[in-house]
Amino acid sequence: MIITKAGRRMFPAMRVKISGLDPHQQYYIAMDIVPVDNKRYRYVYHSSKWMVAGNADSPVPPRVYIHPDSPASGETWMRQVISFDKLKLTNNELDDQGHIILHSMHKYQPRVHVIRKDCGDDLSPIKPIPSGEGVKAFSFPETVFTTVTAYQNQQITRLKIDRNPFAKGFRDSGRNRMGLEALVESYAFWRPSLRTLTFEDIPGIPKQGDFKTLKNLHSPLKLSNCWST
Amino acid sequence: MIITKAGRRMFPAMRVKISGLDPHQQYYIAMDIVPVDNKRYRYVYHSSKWMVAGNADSPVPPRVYIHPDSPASGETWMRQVISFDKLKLTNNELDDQGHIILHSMHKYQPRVHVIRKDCGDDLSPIKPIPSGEGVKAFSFPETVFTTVTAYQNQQITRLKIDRNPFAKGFRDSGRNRMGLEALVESYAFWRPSLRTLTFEDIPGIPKQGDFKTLKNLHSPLKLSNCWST
DNA sequence: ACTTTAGCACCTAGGTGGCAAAGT
DNA sequence: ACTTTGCCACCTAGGTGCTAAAGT
Repeated sequence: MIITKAGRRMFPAMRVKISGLDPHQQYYIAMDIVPVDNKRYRYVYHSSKWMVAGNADSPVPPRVYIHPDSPASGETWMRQVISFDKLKLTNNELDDQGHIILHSMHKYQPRVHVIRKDCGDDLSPIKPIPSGEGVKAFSFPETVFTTVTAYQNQQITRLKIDRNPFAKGFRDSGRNRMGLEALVESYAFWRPSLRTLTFEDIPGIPKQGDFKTLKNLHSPLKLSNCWST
Repeated sequence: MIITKAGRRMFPAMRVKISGLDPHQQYYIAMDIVPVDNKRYRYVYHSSKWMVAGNADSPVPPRVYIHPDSPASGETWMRQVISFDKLKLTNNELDDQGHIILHSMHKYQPRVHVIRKDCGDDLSPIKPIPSGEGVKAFSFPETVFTTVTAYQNQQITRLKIDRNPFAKGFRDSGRNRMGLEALVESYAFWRPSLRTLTFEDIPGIPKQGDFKTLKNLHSPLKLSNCWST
């Protein structure tokens, strides 16, 4: 994921569906993001792999994203897909916007927390999530990601551009078109169709680096991750 | 105020500051809009006045705008200016977006409600606001307005365009400029400066019809209206 | 004759990756 | 040598009054 000083959304956003709550009980739902290991990484271009590049940087202030619909009844939470699309990541350790602070070039995993109202009334974006009975945490292995300040890998860039509506300007039908490749493609029938293969390869690339898969997970637990499209 | 089928914001938005709450008590804050009288109005162009045009239309479903920061502690409410700028008005009696339903060509007045949490837990956009101890209502005479589907009065239109950032495209420096008046104004020094007086008159026009004044009211009560600019 | 609607051009507000420059 | 920053064009999303046409 890209992180910036001003704060950047995750894409795709974490989306989750809950069942098994008490419909009449009030709950907070929150997300935090924890390190996967104690390492710092670098991307090795020639092998297209993330490699360990030393130990993790010193810890950053822990932050919590409280879902903006909180608090709400179990009934309300269960009726909707719960989206974390407004959550923002930053690399600014002095951030005062309540964004989640992460180190660049580290591996992280988001966690979803379901917190019974009476256990969460002192919940705060800048305090760690309480633990104990009445608080449950969920995470999904396929949502592990690596933080960057600029994409390391053209395949990831391509996925972002193809899927994120806000990046439509960079799609092939956008302005890159009529830049260079567009001309090549427009006149492709004039030449051996070799170059286009480069693009047709992309759907099958091994997933790496940034987010790992886009497929649904139907969890046997109470939460299911709606990571899709 | 303009009302439409899809819903239209009020402009300027109602803004309010509260004091005297219990800092540690939780409150909801809500707004509803009630008829000023039982009449329907029409605008008489030659006299520049709203005149009674019969009795009010039959009542519409009552709606409540619950301030999106609700519920929050007294401390939180008192620390900020509370703005109702996301509230929307509609003339669609079958509205299912939770907007406030009003009749066109009627006079209305917004009311602000401060509701102690334990009295407001069954608050709903489509239910009337509960009454009793723990619920207080405030309203400000200068915020009475008349609903329309199209402005009746060039002075009101002008105020809206001048003050609302979203209407910048209609300002004199916008595209009307270079239309007609702009040319006149550009060459004003070529002619007797008679026409410009028409514009200089505007700041002093008697307020009428739509919203009545823009000045601050510093209420002796616990709420003060921040209607300004 | 008066009121309402639907589509429009023109804005605000803010989310994208690209890219050259700066930082380390 | 590698990483980060700041600014940019290009988008999405949605709030304005205008206008011609439709409704009543």
